[in-house]
Amino acid sequence: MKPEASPYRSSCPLSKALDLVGDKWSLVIVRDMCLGKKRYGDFQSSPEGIPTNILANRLRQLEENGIIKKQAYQDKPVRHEYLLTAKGADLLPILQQLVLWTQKYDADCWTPPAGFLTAKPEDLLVD
Amino acid sequence: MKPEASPYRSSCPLSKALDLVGDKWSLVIVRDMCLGKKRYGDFQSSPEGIPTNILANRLRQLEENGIIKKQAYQDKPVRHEYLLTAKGADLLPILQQLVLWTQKYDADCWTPPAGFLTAKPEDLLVD
DNA sequence: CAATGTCGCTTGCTTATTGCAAGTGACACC
DNA sequence: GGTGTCACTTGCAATAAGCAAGCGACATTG
Repeated sequence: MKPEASPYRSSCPLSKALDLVGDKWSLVIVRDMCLGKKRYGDFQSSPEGIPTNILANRLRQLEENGIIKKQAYQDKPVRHEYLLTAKGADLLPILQQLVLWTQKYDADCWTPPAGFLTAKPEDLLVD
Repeated sequence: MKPEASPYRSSCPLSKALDLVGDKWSLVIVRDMCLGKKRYGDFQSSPEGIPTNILANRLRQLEENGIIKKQAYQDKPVRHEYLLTAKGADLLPILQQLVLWTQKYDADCWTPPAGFLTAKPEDLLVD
């Protein structure tokens, strides 16, 4: 058998991270989840206006990569909510650094909700 | 006159950061520059194997966004090297967090060069 | 109880971006 | 003059993004 081709460009920890969340939408979804959003419609209504097919695709990928988990919150019809795993919650420091960076170099941006910059990953877990 | 359409999806500091560096290659180039690489060929020879047209494109974008600057290091023929600006150097904490995140959840990745995780943005500036 | 509405997607199609390979211009070297 | 290097550019096929419309499972309304 031939060895399965790695989906990663290299084993550099930076490039591996970017292979998982290095696109324009994944971290926007994670941001929303850090802010307490859970449902498909919540993510759709964010100001960036993510296209619905891309949202569905990213939720699938994030779940495959262990960053979020999907669980039913009702039957009939079955509906799901999306929650951060520990791995997903640990993306928070990255989001915080990205926010700090933009704030330093671009005055024309919103101030994040109170507590966002001081929150810790464990605060995001429901347990 | 109609107001110029913003290139940003929103004024959220996170999404604005991703509008600039939210792709699979930009931060790989910044990583290389943090490691002392300066020239076109240096970036091409990184293990991820960036396609040459994308490299040229990203260097142009990074320069337009004030993250790197291009300066000649010789005439005849004119050749340039690429250096981080203060804004680019300040991406270092983001890279470090991305590295820490991968290291925490993926044992199968390289260890960054000594000092990478403890470096500070100001260490990267030549002046 | 048919009609309308909501939620969470999927499908089809167009456009934009990526990736690969080959080519080019300005030189240096032999 | 021929070959090589460096830093790109160009052409083209493959992949991904973005837009609009559709759809299935119900709840609600008249």
